Amino acid sequence: MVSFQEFTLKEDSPIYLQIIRHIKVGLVGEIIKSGDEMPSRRRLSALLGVNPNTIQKSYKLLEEEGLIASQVGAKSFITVTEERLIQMKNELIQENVEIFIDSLHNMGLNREETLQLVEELWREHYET
Amino acid sequence: MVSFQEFTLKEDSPIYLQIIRHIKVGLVGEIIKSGDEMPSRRRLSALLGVNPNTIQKSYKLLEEEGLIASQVGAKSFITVTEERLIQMKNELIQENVEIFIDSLHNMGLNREETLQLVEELWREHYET
Amino acid sequence: MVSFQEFTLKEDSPIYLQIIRHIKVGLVGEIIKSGDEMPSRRRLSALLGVNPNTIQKSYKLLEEEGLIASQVGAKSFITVTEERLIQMKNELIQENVEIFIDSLHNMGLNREETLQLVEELWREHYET
Amino acid sequence: MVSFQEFTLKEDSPIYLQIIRHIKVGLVGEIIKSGDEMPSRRRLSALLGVNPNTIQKSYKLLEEEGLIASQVGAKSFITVTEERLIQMKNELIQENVEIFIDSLHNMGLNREETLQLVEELWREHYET
DNA sequence: GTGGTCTAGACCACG
DNA sequence: GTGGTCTAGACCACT
Repeated sequence: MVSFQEFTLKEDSPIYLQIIRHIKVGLVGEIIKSGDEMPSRRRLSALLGVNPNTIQKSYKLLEEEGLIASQVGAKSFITVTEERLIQMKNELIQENVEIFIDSLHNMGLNREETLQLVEELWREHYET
Repeated sequence: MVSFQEFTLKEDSPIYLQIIRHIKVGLVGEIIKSGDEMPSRRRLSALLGVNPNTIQKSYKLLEEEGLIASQVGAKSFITVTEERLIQMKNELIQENVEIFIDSLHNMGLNREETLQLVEELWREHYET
Repeated sequence: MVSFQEFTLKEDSPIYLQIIRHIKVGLVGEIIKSGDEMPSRRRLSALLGVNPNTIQKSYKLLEEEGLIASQVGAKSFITVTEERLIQMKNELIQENVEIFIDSLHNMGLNREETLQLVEELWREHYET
Repeated sequence: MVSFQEFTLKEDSPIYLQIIRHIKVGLVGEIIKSGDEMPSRRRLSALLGVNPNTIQKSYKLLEEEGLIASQVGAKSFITVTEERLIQMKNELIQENVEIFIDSLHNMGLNREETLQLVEELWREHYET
């Protein structure tokens, strides 16, 4: 079952896009795999405290992108090819890093300071 | 005069919030300082190609947050305390670095890979 | 036994309402009479290729309207008063003829053209 | 300006489809013509007592069908070719008459009775 | 004021 | 229980 345990809503971005992003990030990080079961619209709706319709919109778009398969009355499942996965990984990483360095550059940091900040926080978060 | 030279519009976030964010980022990066003059609403509108109403909304919210003050002659000036600046810096770093490394960590990259990517793209964007 | 021989599903109207309507139309046209036996829910479900729950909903509403009564053995029978029948007839004619001539009138047809069209298509559908 | 004066909401059909139908019927009946101005979403919303979003859905579909043209901040106008109009007329009339005679046939009326009913009500409604 | 989008709640048909 | 649709209200960007 695809988990939304570590998912929290941010501001300034539509909820349905945040959900789509969570799935894509999970796929790229191989936490989510092809064949995994998606939570039902209602379940996820209750879990996130978001309207079922918003969830529905995410799922519908994911289906149009070919990342999940749905059938009425049945569960929804992840369906992704290896090829698509690699493509998504490149897209997501590229997008993330560019937005990130752009922000810090605008905040007046230089390359060294940025690298140091990343290293520091990474150790703090994931290596303690 | 507060500059919008390096400002570009993104998607998925309201324009008026992007403008507010640009000011905050500039303040944190000390490119913008207390006392600096804001461009007039109509000037900024023309410069960014954005509707004056949208600009007006940004200025109004910035005023409500106490980050700019309008004076006679319709000129607006930046006004920020040292305390507020530190608070903003923490908020922005939270929003940027932590979300960023969290994303890449979730996508399965380790610290070394992340640092390498940041270094690479930084050089590519800002040192060529 | 109430027949669903000439019943076909249309779009843009809930199935359970179409079923109820079919009963009412049959009653008004005296093809269905008080005392007639309704097919069992599961039989009708199979016959129309419609989910049992949807059939159940129709029967429940028909019961609430007092048009069918369930007896022991799970058999349901039509039960309608002469008064109710006249009322229903008026309702249905209102719904059909008036809306129909109103539509064609609005589309710019006159009486003669309308009558000719009805005659033509009637012959084509039911007399060939 | 396209009028909704004689428009009233019926049941059992989505509101947005009823609105689309009203436009098409008006076009076919030449009450509405190419170049006519549509009421704004808000105006029509208030007039019909329906949510603006529902109106928006109708307008969007009409635009996708090429029957109206919209621009942000500007009015919406009818745009229809003579060819499209003739096609629509045939579709609408065919659809109307078939549903109508089907209903009355199911109500047990024969051709003569149906024609008589149409004639009677037509005279009553439009020739008195 | 205009059109467009996002989120929300209720309902429908299905297994 | 499942997925899908319709209606509703608030918000955004633009003239």
